[in-house]
Amino acid sequence: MARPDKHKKWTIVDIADEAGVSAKTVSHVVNGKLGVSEETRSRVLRIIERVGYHPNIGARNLRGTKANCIGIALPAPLEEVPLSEEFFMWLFVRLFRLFASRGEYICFDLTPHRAPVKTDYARGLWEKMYRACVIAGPLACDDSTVKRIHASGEPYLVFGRLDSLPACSCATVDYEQGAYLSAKYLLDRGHRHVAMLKAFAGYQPGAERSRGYERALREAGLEPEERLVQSVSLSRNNIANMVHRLLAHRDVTALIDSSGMEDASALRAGCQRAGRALGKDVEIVPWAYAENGAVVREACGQLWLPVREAASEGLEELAKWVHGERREPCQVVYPPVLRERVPDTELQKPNRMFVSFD
Amino acid sequence: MARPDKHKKWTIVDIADEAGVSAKTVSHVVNGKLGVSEETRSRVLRIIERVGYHPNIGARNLRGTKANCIGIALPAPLEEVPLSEEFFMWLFVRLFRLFASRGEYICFDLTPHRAPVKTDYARGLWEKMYRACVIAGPLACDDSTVKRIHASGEPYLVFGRLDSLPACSCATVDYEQGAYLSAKYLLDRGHRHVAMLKAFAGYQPGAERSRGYERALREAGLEPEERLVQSVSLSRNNIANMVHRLLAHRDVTALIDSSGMEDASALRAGCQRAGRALGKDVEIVPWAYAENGAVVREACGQLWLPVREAASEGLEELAKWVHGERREPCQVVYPPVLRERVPDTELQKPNRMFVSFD
DNA sequence: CTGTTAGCGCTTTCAA
DNA sequence: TTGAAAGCGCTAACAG
Repeated sequence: MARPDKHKKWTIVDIADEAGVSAKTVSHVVNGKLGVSEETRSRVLRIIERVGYHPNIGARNLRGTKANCIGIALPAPLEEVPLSEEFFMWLFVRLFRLFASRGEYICFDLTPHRAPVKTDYARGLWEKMYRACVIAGPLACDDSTVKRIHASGEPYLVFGRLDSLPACSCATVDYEQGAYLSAKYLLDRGHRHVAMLKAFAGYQPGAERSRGYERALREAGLEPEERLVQSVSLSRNNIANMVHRLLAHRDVTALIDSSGMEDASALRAGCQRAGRALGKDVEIVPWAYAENGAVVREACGQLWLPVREAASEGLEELAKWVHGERREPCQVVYPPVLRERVPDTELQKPNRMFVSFD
Repeated sequence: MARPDKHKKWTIVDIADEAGVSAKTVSHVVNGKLGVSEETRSRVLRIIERVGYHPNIGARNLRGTKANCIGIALPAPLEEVPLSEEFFMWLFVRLFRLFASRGEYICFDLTPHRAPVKTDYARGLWEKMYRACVIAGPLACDDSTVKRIHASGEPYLVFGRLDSLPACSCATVDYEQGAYLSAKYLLDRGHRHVAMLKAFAGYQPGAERSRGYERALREAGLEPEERLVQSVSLSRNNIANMVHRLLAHRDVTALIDSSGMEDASALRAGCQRAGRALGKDVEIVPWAYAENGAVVREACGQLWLPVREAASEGLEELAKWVHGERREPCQVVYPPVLRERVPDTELQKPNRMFVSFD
């Protein structure tokens, strides 16, 4: 009688021989399909357990069944868009709940890497490694990969939109609306020169910020000025520098912090260098990724981007798509929420989305 | 001439036909092998790029080449051993450096999940999904999976040891020595009744703690007392409770905190409830995962477990094994370091390994 | 330098 | 309820 054999590689045929049935029967047992007598099933299972048989996943996928692996793609390198540990773990836990508990692998890919053939962040989909793909992070404005994913018909979800692909399966926040609300709020308070710290230049969320900001200004009868919008990277030093530069214009009396950094110290440092007093001669509306995440106490208002909330809903829709309960891309776009001065008692430690380089 | 075709599935044979060469040639081009003329190579690559061809990874693996995927297994469920976000990200970054930059996928699996066939945390190895496997987290004392992994000859690395498998490929810290050093240090300071908060009951690191503690006591001519060792879970409340219970014994004048929680508030709460003053009528040696991670200021000494350091070296060895530069399991065991009262100026924010449930 | 061919282990028709 | 056999896309052995 065969023991758990370290040397023999057991295939489905070996199991079938051992059990005196055909490979098909074993296949059906392994995949929990009907049409096998209870007696045969238990006999086969006993052998499988005894010899420690597992189906070769490559062969299984090859033959046509969908892969059982959910891929996570990072369209922007981590050095450029440093997703925070908190967000990563948050994502992890959700993926585990929705997919891994069904036996699906969760797979990460780093792009780009060296290879004879050029590839992209959806490699796992093209190689039939993934059954579905979550694209975590902002898309570059000129991204073309997501279009090919969309056209492939495979389930996917992007944590962001793309102007050039309106049908994109997405779960995100309306950054344009966020910028619009922030600017309008400050304009309504009487400011005429509202500056903006703008993150994600070259990426879709950056473009959305610009659009929303300009729309609010035009509605107020003002012409957007280039000097009032500063692109920033996700770095404390850079933000302090850019705040300094923006506030060097003495006519600037209000600032939107859409840097995404949620970092009070960098903002304060920049103000101080410019000889300004935050909350006194400069009003500020910072953006936050948690409902009452305390960015700056001196803020006259705060914009909450319910990114996790949108992502959470989007992932659930993706799970339905993957598991056959829906057939179409999903579009989850949450509106941001502007709150006037949050009472100190309600302020919470920010649950950051990104980390700083420095 | 064919365009990037959304409908046609391109196989290696299609590419070969299109290029007027054989499949083998295409295969060699795709895999960067020698023996293809520059002209043929570029012609093939041009077609590949044009139609967006990618090799089917299942078929590739099936044919014998090793999978290009590194698996991360969590032998204990996250709800039981809550690895911290910091450690997770730390691991992530290292895996990316060592593997993903070579084009290897990083794959996570949750265990157990429902399936007709019972499986274990090394499923990805048995299914030939993984090329190698990192086992992140402590092993249960009765773990048998790792033995089968070891016997399979596939590269693997455990962040911990197993008494019953001395040859286990591991990267860890000598917890037994840690407990020994901690207990001896306190005994040498004159204490006769040294209590210990012990984490990971049922897991190898828990067993190691007990052994080291008992060895120190016996060396000092004392018999270990059961009432002086308390198993704790990774929960603040539980730790506070257990400290309270241990210090209720009025003869206990010293405490080893090998809970792994690095949580001063829980320790203080427990002391307070027992009517003791930490650092005055109770001396404490807490365990820390960062060299000068401040666990409790009142500590008379501190034990540093260089877990990340060991893991880092182990992962490098694993990478060598995977990439053919070594053939054997590796055994990286770092000794813990006991430091007497760390000057306040050197104390750092702890870089926690685990998070709390509560 | 290149072509032909035999499987890898599985699922899935088509038959019984 | 079960078996036999085809074939998924690829790589490697063998041939030229």
